[in-house]
Amino acid sequence: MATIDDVAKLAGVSKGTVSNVFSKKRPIGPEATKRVFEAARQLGYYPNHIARSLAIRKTMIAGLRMPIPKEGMMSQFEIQMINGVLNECAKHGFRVLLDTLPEHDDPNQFTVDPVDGVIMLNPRREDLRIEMYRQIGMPLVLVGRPDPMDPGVSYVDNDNAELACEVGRYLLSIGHESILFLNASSDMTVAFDRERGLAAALAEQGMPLPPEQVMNYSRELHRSPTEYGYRAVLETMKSRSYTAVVADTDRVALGVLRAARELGLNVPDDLSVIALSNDARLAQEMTPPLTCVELSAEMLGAQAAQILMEKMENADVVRQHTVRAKLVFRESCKKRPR
Amino acid sequence: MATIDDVAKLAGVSKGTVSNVFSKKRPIGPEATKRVFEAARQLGYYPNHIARSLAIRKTMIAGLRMPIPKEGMMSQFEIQMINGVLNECAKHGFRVLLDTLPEHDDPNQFTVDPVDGVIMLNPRREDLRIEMYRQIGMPLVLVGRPDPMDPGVSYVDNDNAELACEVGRYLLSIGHESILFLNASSDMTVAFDRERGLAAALAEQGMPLPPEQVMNYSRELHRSPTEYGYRAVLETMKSRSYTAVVADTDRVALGVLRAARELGLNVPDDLSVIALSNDARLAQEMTPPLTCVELSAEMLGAQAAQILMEKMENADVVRQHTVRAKLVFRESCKKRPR
DNA sequence: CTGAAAGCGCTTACAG
DNA sequence: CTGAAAGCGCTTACAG
Repeated sequence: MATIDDVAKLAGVSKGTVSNVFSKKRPIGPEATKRVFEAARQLGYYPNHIARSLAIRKTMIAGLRMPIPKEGMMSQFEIQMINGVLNECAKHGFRVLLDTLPEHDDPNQFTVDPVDGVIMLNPRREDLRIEMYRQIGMPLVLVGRPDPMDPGVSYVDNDNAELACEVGRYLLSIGHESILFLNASSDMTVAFDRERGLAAALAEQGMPLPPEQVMNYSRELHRSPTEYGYRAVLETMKSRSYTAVVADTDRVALGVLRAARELGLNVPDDLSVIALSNDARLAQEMTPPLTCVELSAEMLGAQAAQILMEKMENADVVRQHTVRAKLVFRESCKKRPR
Repeated sequence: MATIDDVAKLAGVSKGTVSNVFSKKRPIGPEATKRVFEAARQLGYYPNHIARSLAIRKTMIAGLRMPIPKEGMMSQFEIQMINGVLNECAKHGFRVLLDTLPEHDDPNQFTVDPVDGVIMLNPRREDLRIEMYRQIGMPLVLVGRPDPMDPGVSYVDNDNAELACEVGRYLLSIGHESILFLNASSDMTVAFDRERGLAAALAEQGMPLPPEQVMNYSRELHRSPTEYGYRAVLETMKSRSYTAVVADTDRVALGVLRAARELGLNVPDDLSVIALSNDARLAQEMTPPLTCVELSAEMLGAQAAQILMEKMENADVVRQHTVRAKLVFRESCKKRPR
């Protein structure tokens, strides 16, 4: 691979001159410019982005850390999210380094990536990575709020407590009082917020949300989100009978629907089901079409990217945006006769 | 930002030692190791990926060059494609640099990206970039065949001529002889191959494919693929009447359907429509559900990534894979009464 | 097991 | 307008 040295030699100029011909950072005479381009053409020389990045400490690349399912497709949420990030970054001339590798927060494994800033999905509780990015001065924007809250870190998020609360109110308003909540994994801050929100809705009616009405997904226990929904309903419905279930995602709801069928329960007549995410495709294809919550993933992604661009200009800015979620009524929930 | 020098100084060792503690390339005594980790922790030091890449000439990143629509969502094809690439790369510990920036083939703009190899979508005719990658010795795999064909470049692709031929045969078999083909942009090799394929099917029955029956998408002329399908049908149906239209994509077909409605044409009774791509969501939601061709984008992406991994091991390997496309029958095509 | 030094391929004050 | 040289933060023979 030809380097800047080879070109300089062949063109009879210094490396500095070659550098400036390509970067146009300072003017180079037409004679020299021509000789440089000609030499570069002859040698098949193209500037090395890595060497350049090391020297100028800038890559024009944004990092996107987001685990995706090993097998099977990304969810609609993930896709929309990526789309939002990609579009916003492209507008600013940025490319995106997609890091879907399993997360490690072993500090001795952490490395300073070839990016000018990073967007990180689903921070965990006490996520060590946040502190590491701070230490190296890497601009960071979370999708999902930090936990514990930190006035110094930027993020965009739905108001998960509020969203779950609305769902709770809705279910209560149509007569459901015994609700099973198939929540996300307990180490996710969304799980915590949503449980709190649902509890709040019940509290408004003077009702508790007992622990046995809330389950958490667990990668060890459940083979897949769908399996989680399926097993959870099958098992809990033995001992106790609920009239409504709030599923973490459409996929979980898919399992719930299957279990209901096996138990001879009609949805929505015997059981109302609602999901806290909206995979338009999945939700519409289900029988019945699933009532759920639109999280506006594309907006989340776009806003995260936009904030990141701001932070790269000025490291001091901190933005904490909330994107409003809204209920999408389809046919899986129904008023319960008293 | 703390560097390896700072750590070395604080730990009282040489940079080489620090380097080896982190990379484990050669054994370092337990004493020194402890001091190094402790110093690193104190300083908030994390190895710099860029500097490392420059030194070892390896990034563990794969480049994916793929233009995506500025506004609006990626198509199902693009999403599946990315998903395939991402999963396969992750398996090998690679991350992916998504380059969706507009393509330039000005050689003076080209740069050697921080990647160990690249997957490039939709190569153009005489695509200069192919030659540039060759010159710098960067492993390259195309999605879509090179044009002109080149026994030295690796690619995965559908057999577009074959696929269009099958579509042609199918349409002929159900009685359609006057077919309008809304092809892709004429500078894409797929457009060429597909036109050839459709012509071949007609030729089998001794029929020609006259130029006026084939149109090409053009970014300048058409505001969007859907608009393209809409205008094309509206305009051509004035002078000549076809009984079937082959649309480049589901989106184009969407426009065709709209135009047909406005012209008072019933699909499929008066007009059969088929698309050369399968966005499951779109296609199923259309009225009527669209008959189309499944290109297996995820497989294309996964295979491209796999071949790239091979090439990075051994630069000499060349693979040219064909992924079989297949017809998906829905309800937009119908036998034409003679 | 460890260190000193050259090297990866660029950029950029500094001097002319 | 151009060059010589130090520097970006790592790695890796070479020598001990």
